[in-house]
Amino acid sequence: MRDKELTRGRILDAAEKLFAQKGFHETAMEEIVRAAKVSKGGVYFHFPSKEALFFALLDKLADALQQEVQQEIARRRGAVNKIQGALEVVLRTLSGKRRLAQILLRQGYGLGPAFERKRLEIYSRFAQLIQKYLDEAAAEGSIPSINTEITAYAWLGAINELVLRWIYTGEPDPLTETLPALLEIFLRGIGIEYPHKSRLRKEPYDHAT
Amino acid sequence: MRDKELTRGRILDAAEKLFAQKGFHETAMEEIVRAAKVSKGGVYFHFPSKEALFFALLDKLADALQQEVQQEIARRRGAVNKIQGALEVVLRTLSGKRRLAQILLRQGYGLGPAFERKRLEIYSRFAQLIQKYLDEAAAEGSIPSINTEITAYAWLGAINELVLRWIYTGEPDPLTETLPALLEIFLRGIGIEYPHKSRLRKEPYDHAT
Amino acid sequence: MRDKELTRGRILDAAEKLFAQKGFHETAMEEIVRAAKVSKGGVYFHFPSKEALFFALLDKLADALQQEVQQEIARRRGAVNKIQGALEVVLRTLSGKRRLAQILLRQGYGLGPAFERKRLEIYSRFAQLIQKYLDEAAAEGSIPSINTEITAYAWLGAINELVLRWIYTGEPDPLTETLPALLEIFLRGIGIEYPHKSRLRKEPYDHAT
Amino acid sequence: MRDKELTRGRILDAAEKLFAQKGFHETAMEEIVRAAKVSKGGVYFHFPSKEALFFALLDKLADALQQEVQQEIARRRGAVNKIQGALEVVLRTLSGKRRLAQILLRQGYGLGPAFERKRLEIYSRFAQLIQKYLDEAAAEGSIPSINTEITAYAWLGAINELVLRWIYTGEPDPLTETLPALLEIFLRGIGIEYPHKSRLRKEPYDHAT
DNA sequence: TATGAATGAGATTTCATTCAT
DNA sequence: CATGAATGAAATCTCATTCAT
Repeated sequence: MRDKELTRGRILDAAEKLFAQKGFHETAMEEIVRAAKVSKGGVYFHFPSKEALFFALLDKLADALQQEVQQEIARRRGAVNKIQGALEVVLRTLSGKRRLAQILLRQGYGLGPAFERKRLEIYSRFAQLIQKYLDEAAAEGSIPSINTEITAYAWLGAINELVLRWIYTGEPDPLTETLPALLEIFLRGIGIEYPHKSRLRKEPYDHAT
Repeated sequence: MRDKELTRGRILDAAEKLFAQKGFHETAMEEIVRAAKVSKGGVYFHFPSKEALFFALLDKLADALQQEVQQEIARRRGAVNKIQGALEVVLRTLSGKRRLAQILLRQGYGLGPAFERKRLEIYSRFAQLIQKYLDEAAAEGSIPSINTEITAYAWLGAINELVLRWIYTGEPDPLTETLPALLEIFLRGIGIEYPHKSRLRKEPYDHAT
Repeated sequence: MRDKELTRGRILDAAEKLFAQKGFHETAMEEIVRAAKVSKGGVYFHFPSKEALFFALLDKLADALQQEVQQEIARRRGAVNKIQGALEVVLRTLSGKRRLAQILLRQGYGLGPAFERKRLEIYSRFAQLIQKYLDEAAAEGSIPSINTEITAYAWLGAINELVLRWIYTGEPDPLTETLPALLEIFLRGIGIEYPHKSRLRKEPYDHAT
Repeated sequence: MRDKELTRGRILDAAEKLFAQKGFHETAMEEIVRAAKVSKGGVYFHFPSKEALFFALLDKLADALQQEVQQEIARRRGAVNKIQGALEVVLRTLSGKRRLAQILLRQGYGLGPAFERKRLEIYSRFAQLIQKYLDEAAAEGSIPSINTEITAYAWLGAINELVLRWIYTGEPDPLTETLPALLEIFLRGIGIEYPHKSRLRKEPYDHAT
């Protein structure tokens, strides 16, 4: 039982590294087997197929990111503040774990219907997270009434693109440098003037109403 | 000499259809050969490899879209107006040519480093187009001074994600329905109230009313 | 684990037969696969490429011949006697194993640089064997001091050509009929009268009698 | 007519260069076409197939070599002297025209029955040349009665092997350094003591009988 | 004569998956 | 649970040759 989990972990680690480096199709099971120091049969004992292994990895990584984001959100008060925190966490985490970014953002596009469903599912999770807080903010009156679904996906896409760019070009370095500009666009986009240097408030904004 | 250009065109057409339908790896050269009614050698005479064929196709489609966008931009006056026109054209065109969208946006992500470089290159072209007009608008004073590069990529990413979503889920139908919401976010994000001048919220979010 | 060595052997056997019959390029991997009753992947599991398979076969055959020659040499006493034994064994063995001859002598000439390097390597092994005994004989004083390296290669070439001729024309039948004439030329070439001690011509050709 | 010959010559030259460098199978018609600055159809107008082109080249080169050898032979008097001259010419010529050597000696082994027939034919021509003078010498009594056919092929093979070795290893440099040792073995092999430094005679040996 | 686009059979190689041990 | 030899379908690519222009 213990060993089983260890082997499984080694396989996932090897797969993470290789898929991130070379993509799904360019990575052969043989390589994962070698890197994980497991036998072919071993991998197939833990994962019924290469695709299943990939999906398991995707889930694992998405879960980890989502959990970090939710923890940060829980720590903050006020919808907009939560949004800002979430964005910070996402960029900081992806910035620190390039491989995570590579797999979560790059993979699963042109790989066939099953992959696309998976990607859709994962992105939906995050989009709904965003949308939920946008809806809350709208309900509070903190922001004007907007199409929060489209906004959520637009934000996701914007982050995606900028992180992707960072992965390839290494710019900006560090990735978190995009944070102020991105926040500015995002928040102003939903009708909130982004606080400038001088007046960054630590306190949540939603208390006194 | 049979008609070289004609054959080349037939191959590109077949490739466009098949790559859009099934993706790069899922499409066998054999199928393209069959669909284009060319011999295998014929395809390899025109394109040295499957990858090269794919890239040529990508370029062709990107060129076509870019040209349409630029024509629209040329027709309009004023930076903001041009931006609006460009966005309209992109959404309208992708909406009408689902295959174009599928190939330009979906393919070339998880297909390995070479593909990603290509995608990056193409997206850069569009990003620079956007950035140029944003910079002009900023110079005109139509918009506040912002990080136009990040904004350009953010917009591109947002469009990408929404079109992708439309490709998968078919929503919203038609795709152009996203236009008002997207424009609103985009323009407001750069400090332009859209579309109603009256509702501009000047106050920051922390007004404590 | 099925029996690895057994499969490898079957592949080498099939390859030997086919390469000997039809040559390297004329033999398709498909045919070897069929003849060896192995799957295509099976062959590639054991040999990374067709070329590698061919080289492995060459080594195997050369090793076998070299071993036979060395055993015969070990059995005999006296440098000249050893040389005679070696020549006999080579001709007798090649005569009996036409396939061995075909592969060892015929293949690997016009097949490109890599093949020729391999052939050179194998021939060097045999040349060194010959040279070693020639040097010994010279040290013993059994033969005059000559360029033993050139002699060794000359002998190898002579044998090569005669065996090649035999392979093509079937003459002389049996191949071993060349033995006396060849020995005569070889030994006389290094100053040893063969086989009749009486007829040694000491005088140079310019005696002017 | 004039142009025809010119084109044909350009093709043969290009083929000579490429076949010598890379071998028959590794050289594509495409490359010859490029190197000769002719069209594909042009090559096929002059030579019905790749094989035919190769054979034509072989013949051309063999003829040239044979002619040089025969001229030298005609210049000399006395069978043994002629032999020495022939050997000198062959080594000198091949030494100067490495490509000629590469094609004439290396090619046409493992390339299938048709190629082997051709090689056999060419080698026969030279073997018969040698044999003829050996027979004459034997008839004259200059050499003991030996198997002149086997001797001729043995010599051919010896030369072949040494030139081949020179082609790959570059040793000995120049190739003609092998001449004395080779002559010594050859002549002694047929019962003629090879003249040492001191008493090299310029005059033919056969006058005074 | 010459051109070069097109042919198409066929070659080598890959690789996810299976299964006897 | 694990191993790794073996499978075999399928993929990409090559290249001598042809033939409409």
